[in-house]
Amino acid sequence: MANLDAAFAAMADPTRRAILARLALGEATVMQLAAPFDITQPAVSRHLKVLEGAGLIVRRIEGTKRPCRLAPTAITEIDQWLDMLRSALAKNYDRLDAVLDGIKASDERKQS
Amino acid sequence: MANLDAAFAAMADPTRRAILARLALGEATVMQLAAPFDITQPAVSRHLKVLEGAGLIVRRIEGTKRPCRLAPTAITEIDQWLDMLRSALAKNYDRLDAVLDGIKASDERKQS
DNA sequence: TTGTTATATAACGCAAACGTTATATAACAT
DNA sequence: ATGTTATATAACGTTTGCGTTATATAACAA
Repeated sequence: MANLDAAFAAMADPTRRAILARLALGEATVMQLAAPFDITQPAVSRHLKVLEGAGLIVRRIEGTKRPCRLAPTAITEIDQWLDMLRSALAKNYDRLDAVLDGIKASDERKQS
Repeated sequence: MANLDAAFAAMADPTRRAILARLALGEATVMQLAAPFDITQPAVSRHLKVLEGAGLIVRRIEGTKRPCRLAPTAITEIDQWLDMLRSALAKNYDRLDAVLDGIKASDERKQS
């Protein structure tokens, strides 16, 4: 899963996460995305390239503007990966529950 | 959310994801984790440090061994963040559905 | 005690990431 | 045509990340 490398790496940067958060509100152009940040336009352009490369956003061409929006596919892939960890953790919790149930049961035996 | 930086960055490395996958099967020592990989033990130790720093794993001390396992809270923070994107994308799909419904409705009107 | 096993840390090199400034391109307005 | 706006790309420096080897620590076994 080579693309998970790109997807997670893309999300690791706080500026890029902020860009994604902004795009969660709806489509935006490069300039609109750049405005809140204290970095230059080329820097934002490169962040967008990274996000696009990771499959997290898509862009269309509209005259001289390149409006961006969230792409669904990358997050799906991330979710699939995380599902493995989720189920493993759930299993551990189940085991812990079983242990606690055992303790509880033995306590009850002592009580009675 | 400074820790999201660490969490996503930790997951961005394929070796570290493989380690997490291995730990999903259950606790393992450093040597056990290192075995499948073609990298040295110090390299694995540092990957583990990164994973621990990101809150993705925990370690206990058992004699000279340091068995690792998945941290229970690990992915909750990540999930919370992703929820924002998920809901944004869901909203977009809803909008798309609405558009398609509109087209369908207008088609039906034409048909009749 | 002495050697071995399990792990961590230090020191170093190289490649990748992120920022900057300067410049290119291409659409739009005049 | 000419200037302006929106964006991309190139070139460069600095920081960070991942690997290595060499060495430290600390438990265990003899």
